[in-house]
This record gives sequence, C-alpha cells and structure tokens, in this order.
Amino acid sequence: MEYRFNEIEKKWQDQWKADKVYQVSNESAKPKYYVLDMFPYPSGAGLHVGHPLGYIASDIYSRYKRLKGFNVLHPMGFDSFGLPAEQYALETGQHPAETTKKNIATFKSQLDKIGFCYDWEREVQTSDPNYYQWTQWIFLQLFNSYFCNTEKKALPISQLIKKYETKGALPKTGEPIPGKHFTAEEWKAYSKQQQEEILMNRRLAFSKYGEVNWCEALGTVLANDEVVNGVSERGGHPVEKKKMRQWYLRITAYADRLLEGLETVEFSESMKEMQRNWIGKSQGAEMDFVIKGNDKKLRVYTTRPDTIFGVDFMVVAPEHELVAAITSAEQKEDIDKYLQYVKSRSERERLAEAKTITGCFTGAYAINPFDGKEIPIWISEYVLAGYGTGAIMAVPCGDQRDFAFAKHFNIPITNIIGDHYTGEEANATKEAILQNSGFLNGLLMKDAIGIAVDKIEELGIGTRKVNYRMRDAGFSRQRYWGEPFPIIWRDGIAIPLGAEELPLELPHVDKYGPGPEGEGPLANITEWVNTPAGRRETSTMPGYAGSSWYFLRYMDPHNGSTFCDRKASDYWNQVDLYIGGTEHAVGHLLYSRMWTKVLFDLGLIGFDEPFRKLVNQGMITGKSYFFNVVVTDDLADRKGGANKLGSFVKDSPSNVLRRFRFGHQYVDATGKLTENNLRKYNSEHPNDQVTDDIDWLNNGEENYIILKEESEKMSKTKFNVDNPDDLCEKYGADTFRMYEMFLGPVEASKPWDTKGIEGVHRFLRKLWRLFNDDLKGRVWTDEKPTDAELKILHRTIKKIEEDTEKFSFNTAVSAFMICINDLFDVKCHKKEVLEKILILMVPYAPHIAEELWHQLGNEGSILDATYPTFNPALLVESTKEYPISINGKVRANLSLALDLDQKQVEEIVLQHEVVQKWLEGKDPKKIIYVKNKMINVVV
RNA sequence: GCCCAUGUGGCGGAAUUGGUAGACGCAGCAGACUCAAAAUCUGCCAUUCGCAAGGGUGUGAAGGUUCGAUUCCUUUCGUGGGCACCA
Repeated sequence: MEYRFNEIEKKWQDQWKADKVYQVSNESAKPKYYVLDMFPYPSGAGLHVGHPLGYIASDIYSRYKRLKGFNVLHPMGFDSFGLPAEQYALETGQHPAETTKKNIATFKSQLDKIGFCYDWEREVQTSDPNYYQWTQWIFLQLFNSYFCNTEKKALPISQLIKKYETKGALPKTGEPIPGKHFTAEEWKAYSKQQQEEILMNRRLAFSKYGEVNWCEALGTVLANDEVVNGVSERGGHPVEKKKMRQWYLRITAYADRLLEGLETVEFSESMKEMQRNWIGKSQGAEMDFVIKGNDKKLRVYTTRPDTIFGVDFMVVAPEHELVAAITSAEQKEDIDKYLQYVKSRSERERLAEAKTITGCFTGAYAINPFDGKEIPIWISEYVLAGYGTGAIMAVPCGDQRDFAFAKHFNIPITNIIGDHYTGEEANATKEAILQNSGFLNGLLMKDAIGIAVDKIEELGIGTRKVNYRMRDAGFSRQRYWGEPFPIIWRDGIAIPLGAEELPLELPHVDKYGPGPEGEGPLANITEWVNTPAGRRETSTMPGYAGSSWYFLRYMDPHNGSTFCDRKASDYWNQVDLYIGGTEHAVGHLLYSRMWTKVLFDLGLIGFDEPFRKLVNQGMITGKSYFFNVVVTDDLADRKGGANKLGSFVKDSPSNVLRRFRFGHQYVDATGKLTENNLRKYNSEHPNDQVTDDIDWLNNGEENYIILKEESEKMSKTKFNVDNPDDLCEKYGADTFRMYEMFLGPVEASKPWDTKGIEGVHRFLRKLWRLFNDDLKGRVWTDEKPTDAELKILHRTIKKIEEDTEKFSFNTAVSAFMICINDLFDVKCHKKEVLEKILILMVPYAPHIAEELWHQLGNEGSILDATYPTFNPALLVESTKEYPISINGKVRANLSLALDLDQKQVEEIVLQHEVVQKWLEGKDPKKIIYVKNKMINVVV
C-alpha cells in the first residue's frame, strides 16, 4: 500500500468537518489557551506560500497545546474592509461586498486544504453588519468617554459633565485662564454649542478641524503611517496638508500607559523598541522668554535646559502664532516673502530638501532670564509647529541643526563646553563640564539638567514637561468601504446614535467616486445623508477600526446583545500567543492595545493588555529576475505612472532606474534571458512591452543577457509567487506544512526554494513505510520494543517537546527525520513505539498521523490522544565517549565510565597512545576533565 | 545620522550556563537494484597538503579574555529592518 496523500488528506478533512472536531466550547474544566493569527485582508490574489508560515506555526502550537490537555481557542477571520476592494470597485464597478465575498471563499478553501484546526463557527468578518455593529458600539464608548488625568484612565463623559455642572473647571493653582477655565455658573450659562465644543476637546473619539494628510490622487485622508517619505504608501502619490473636519482617537492620552504596558508583555525587543520610538517620549522643560519691547512671551520646549547659557538665537515655526506680532517693521517684507515661500512648498519638497537651510530674522529679540543677553528670534521651517511649543532655543555648539543654521546665517556661536566643542561641528554630549554658564559653571551637564529646571521652576518662568512624538490617530476616511460613523450632525453638534439604532448599515451606492468637497462617496446619497434628526457623518472608519478588537469577538462571536459577554472574556482572557508580521508594529498593535485599555477602564473587560506573547514570523521571499535601464525622468514624477511590469527604483542618489522583471519561466537557472525569450514575453504581454534596447551578449548561437537576481517579498507584480494549493496538490498538505517549518526559524526571513520540499516528502513516505510496505502491505507488529528502540523514542519525545515549546519548529522537523532514520536502521516496526511517534507528529502532519493511527487499530481521533510522557530513566548512560583534546584541539576519542573521578581519568588518559605521542615524553601541565563533556590535556 | 537585528559549506540551516563546528535536508559525485525509468538503498561531500596514516587552516575582519571562543569583551566592515529636521 503506498502513501496516497491526496486521498488520505481529503478523507480526514471531511471526517473532521463532519465530526466538528475543531469546535471549541467556552465551558471546560481544562485550562484555557488562546492562540491567535493576525487575520488576513482577503485580497484578490489569494494566498501565496509566504502567508501560511505564521498560520502553520500557530496551528502546530494550538494542536500541541490541545494534546497537552488545554482547551484551545484558535480562530480565524477576515479583515474585510479596506481600500483595495474599493479601488477594484472604482475600476470595474463590482460592489466591494461581492468581491470580498468571493475572495473570502477562495481564502477559506486555500486555508482548509492546508489542514488548519480553526473553529470556523467563530469566524468574524469586519465588514459583516453583525460584526461592525459592535465596532460602531465601541466607537460610541470612545466618544462617550474622556481621559481623567488624575486617575489616568478613561471615565464616562457624563462624570465630566457632572463635574463641570457642580465645580466647573478651575486651575489647581494660579489664575484661571479665560477660555480654558470656567466656573459651574459659567458652564451653565454657555450655549449648547459651546458646551459641546468643550466636551469634544476631552472625548476619546473626537472631531476637530485639523491638518490632515490629503492625497489628491486617492481622494482621501491618510494616517501618518500610511505616508512614507511624503508620498502615499499605496501607489506613491503625492500627499499634502489640508484642513478638514476629521475624527481622531485620543491615543496620546494613553501614551504613558502604552509605554508602561510594554514591560508586562513578551514582545521582541525590536518590536518594543519600534513602539517606544513611535510614542517618542521625551523629558524636558518648557520655559518663557521675555520679548524685548513686547508684552508677549515666547515659550520654548527643550530637553537640555542645562545649555541655557549657550543659546545664541531662537527659532520659531513659520506657522507660529507670535510671528506677526513680533516681526519688526524693517523685517516685515523679508518675513512675508519667507512665509510665502514656505507656503508654496509641498510636504514632499520640504522632506526631500531637508538639508537646505532656510530661515528669516524677525527683528525681535528675546531676553535670556539668567544673564539678560539679547537673543535674536528667527523663523525657519526646520522647526515644526506641531511638536512641543513650535519654538526652540538654539544652542549651536550642542546641536548640529542649530550649528548649521548659525554657520549659514553667520550668527556668532557661544561655546559652553570648552574642548568638547571644536568649532567644526556641534557636540551633543552630556558629559562635558559647563563653562561660560553663570550659576551652572563647573557642573557636569547631565547633573546640571535637573538643577537648571529647578531654578526655572523656582523663578516661575517654566516647568518640567514631558512631550510625545506620537499624535492622535486620524480616524476618518473619505471612503466607502468601511464602517459608517454612528453620528448625526445638527447645528454643528455631533449627536451619537443610540445603541439600539445599531448597526448603522452601509448603504448601497452606484458610484464609488468621491463626494463633493473632499467628502467620501456616502455624501452622494442624499436620501441616506439627510435625516430628520440632522445630517449623517459621511466619512467612514479606517482599516484599523475593525481589527482593533476582533480578538474579543472570537470569544463570543454570535452574541447579539453585547460585543463580547464578560463571562466569555473573563474565561479566555488575554491572547496567550499572537503570531503575525512586523509590519503592524506601530499601527494595529498600538491601536488594539489602546482599545483594550479603554474597554478595561470602562469595566467592560478584565485585562488591559490584549496580547501576552507576540511572535513575529519572518517573510518568505521569492527570487526575482530583472534588469535595470537608466532613465532620465524624475523618479518622483514617474513613480505613480509605472506600468505593471517596469517599476522605478533608485540605485544611487543620482540614478533613476527602470526595473524590468521576469517570471522564472523566461529565465534559465543561471539567470540567462535570451533574445527569443524576450520576444516571447513581449508577444505574450502586449500591454507591457519591454524595451529591447539592450546590450546583448552572444555565445555564438543566440543573443542573451544575464539578469540580476534578488530575493524580494513575494508579490504577483514581481512574478516570484508560489501557490500553496499547487504544492498541496503535488506533495500533500502534511509535506507542505512540515517543509515550511523546516525552512528555518519562524522569526527569520528566508528565501523560498521549492526543490527542498522533496526531502520532506521523502521523509513522510519513509514514515509510511515503517507501517506499510508497497508490496507486502502491513509491516507493523505488536512486538515488545527493545531498550535501544525505546531510547530512540524517548529521546525524540524530549526533543520534540522542548523544540515545540520554544517555537523551534525547524529543529523539531529535523528531530523527526533523525528518529525515523534511526528506527529504520534498527528495523523497528513496533506499534508501541510507532503510535507514540504518531501523536508527536499530530501538530506537524495531522493527516498522515490520523490515518496511520487508525491503521494501527485505534478508535477515535488521534487529535484527542494523550501526549506521551518522557521517561528520563531510559536515557541514562553509564559510559560516555569523551573527546580528548590536546591544547584545545580534539585528537582522539575515548569511552569512559561516568562515575570516574579526576584522578582515575588522568591515569587512563595518560596511557592513551595518542596522548603519549603528543606529550613526547614530557609531563602535562594540566588535565581538565569536565564530567559528561570533554577532557583537555594541556602540554 | 540614530536605534534594533544579523553575518557559519555550493544552498536552507544546526550547535547557548564557553566544551567534538557544519546536525537535518537540498543540490552534487560515485555505486547497487532494473531491459529501462521511477521509486528505493549504499558511500563520498568545508578547505588545503598527503597514496595513506596524519597534519595545517576555517564560523565577515582584526585584536583580547580562557586550558578551551560560532558563543563573552573591544574595535571594524557588510547585510536586513525601523526611525529620521521631534528641539
């Protein structure tokens, strides 16, 4: 009987489905374990071999935990709202709901072929009204909450209103500032609009006019992390700033808790570092400078108050509110000209020409409060309006940007760090002893920081201040295919829908193009937009809305009365293991952490970090073949216009290249592309004509060029994709699963190589032959295993268990191979050994394990078998084959009993002929004997 | 520029409280079985000197600590990823 994997896999997949073996209950006496994959966006391209890497890893771990006696939740679903489906709709007129449905069906059938143990009854789709009803509901919770700075947590906005009504909002110390502070009486006297405006400034989901990243080509607003180097991540279109009313999440309120929470979770160091970077906490001080001849004060933010005596000029952002007020009459013309120039520059130009130094003197001077020095105030675009106070004190001897600015405009530089400053460049050290620094003279800079702040606070001219680089997250998109906001606008007031009005379903539209004045497509449906209660919000939520809480819905997916029953979330609690790519380091992972914290604060769930442990799978790269042609066009202008085949890349600061890629069917193993194959390509792809203006080589028979090779992320446009379906068809799902694991560590990126899969397939066939002979049929027996055979078994149990626990699946696969090779060598076909090995294999190759399990005469599914226990007694050895080194180099081997002491070992070793030869009659200096490891003779 | 990873045969990779470098697999070479093929099996496979026995070199590079270093320390180079006027 031969190994007919296609039949076997089909048979058991059907059987498992019929028996609902993967159905998970929320009621169980077993301990729980929650394994989660980052759910996919169901793109039209389907799965390629890179996708399942993480899914296979999580599947192995889930099945392992199940065998170990856990009640394992291992669900799957689809992040089915998003731009690509809408882009596709724009191009083809197909409704996103239809394409999404089709794509999900493809994904599911592909996933099922690989044999994953998902409980599909718990599937979630973010674009399903039964799901997004609760996304909208959670949005309302965010809208109806504020962040209490005293308790450091979210509280219902009703509590804030009560506080305003009874106590107002008054400062703890000092005079109330009009517009910011008010008494209870004043509050009551405010109009509804005024009250709502004040409340809006505290809500966790709030709306305001803000500068947003507006992308003309996509007709929408993009989040900061969707903008890369001033162009959109998708499509590379230019992005500019535009003022629009937008929704935001007040994630900045949670900056500190997001930072602290990182200490309690198992994420990789680099992942934590990325998040810390993104949050960008910095400690410093804000201080006010008196402006000469003006009653206004200039407030700056600095992390280095110790350098206060090195301030040679001030720089404020061009957008700063004081600019007009402080500009002198003589400088007004220059300043206006500069402001005009700044306004004319797009975000992209500013970023691209970051090194160009520009600026303009305002004619005003600030006064250094400590030595009375007059400090000129400049404006420059290198100071950002959105960070700190939008103004800095420039210390050219300590900051390279300030230094460059001073040199460019010939501003004299004060040196406060002695020899540490060379005059050639700035030195940002904190280790120097301060000079020319008044009361700070003689202090080490890092000690002076605290002393300077104390002094500033004492004089009442400033305070300690923490700043964050992170901004509040933009939460609206001028798009169709997303969750509609449960908000109605009336008289400038945002009125939330009641929970009973949810879901607010996405209405059908005929056209997917943008609405008027930058609004989304929904604005075109007047009968939907205009309601008796007011006008509906026409933007939709961003892609990350649905994915910020999906892990909770899996726990209680069919609940019609709440997003997730508290009993269910208390039972399943945190995700124990989360597997996914690093690309979500600062997007999805931060947002879902924030949502979890809000839900926790509001008492809706019992934990405030969603993911206890995160494992990042690496990328499987495919090999691309390409050649480059230098083009003269400006990269930026052509980037968006590249056709499907040729893409533009920059291989040096000056060279813009057009890269032509080819699938491997046109290229031989050495990377050779012949002129004939190029012609063939061009005739098969009439829309993607490749230039034939090439310097051909000739080998006497035909023209050819050698293409460059590169391992790149798999993508249809790069012609380097392999499809898991084909491989499952050809080798079986078990082989495919084990091979993906065998490629290397889960976390590592590695190139895909289809050839290697043969080896894993051979191994499974060899396993099969331990049970069945192609000609003779059954060969397994009921005989008692020998000690040697048990040793092989228990060594394997130990190794597989250890490796699986630490996610070292590649070495586990190799341990299986070693085990089967060893059993073959000793011709072991004994049921007692073989069936234990089958159980070990269930997580890795469930189909073949189940089939052989039944061939051995077992009843019931192997999926619920008991994991074998390792018996250390079987592995105890009485002797050890020691390597004997002379001066650290191994020269011989010697088998010795383990219970010998140092003295006995020395005697035996010195008798050894190889040792004698190396000693050349002399006495050894020293003999090092490490029990059960090695022996080293020092000559 | 800053931060975080990472560097081992032709290839993917193994080896951790410092103790036999190259497990396992791919590719390659030689052979067995076969009319033949597939499948399977056996042997070789870092490099260099040598018929062999045996020796030299070798984990990006250079130093250091140690009886002993892929592993620890210092310097340096390459690759990948992240951040980047954040004061």
